[in-house]
Amino acid sequence: MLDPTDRTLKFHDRVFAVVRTVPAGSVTTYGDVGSVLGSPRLARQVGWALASLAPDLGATSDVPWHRVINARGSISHRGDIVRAEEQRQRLEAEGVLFDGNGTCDLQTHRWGFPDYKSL
DNA sequence: TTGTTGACTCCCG
DNA sequence: CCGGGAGCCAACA
Repeated sequence: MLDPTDRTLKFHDRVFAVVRTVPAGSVTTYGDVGSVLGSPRLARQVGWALASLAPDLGATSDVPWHRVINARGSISHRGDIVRAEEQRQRLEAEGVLFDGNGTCDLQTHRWGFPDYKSL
């Protein structure tokens, strides 16, 4: 598997490597992924990396892009409501519950990246 | 090299 | 809770 600390890799490859470690039933935030990669300020770049994956919708990769949500516990859809619906559907199928406002309980489902806690 | 962009986040009303 | 503004930084034209 890819090493997210390998700076020779393209940024989005490192993002994917980290996201792949999130198990079903758990979620993570853009800021958390950025933190693992070096800085919580990389949140926007994490979003950019996932946007480049969107056209495939995971068809050609095993990246669980739907498990990445924003720091408020809600889904970012960049104007594409259809994709947001699919994301929520996938998460609920894995056991991640959303309230009526479209937000999930980060306290319960947020992934702590135990594999990279030393970073 | 410079300027723009944006699946973000934090802070203030 | 909702909206606006500032800061952030890799990719791209």
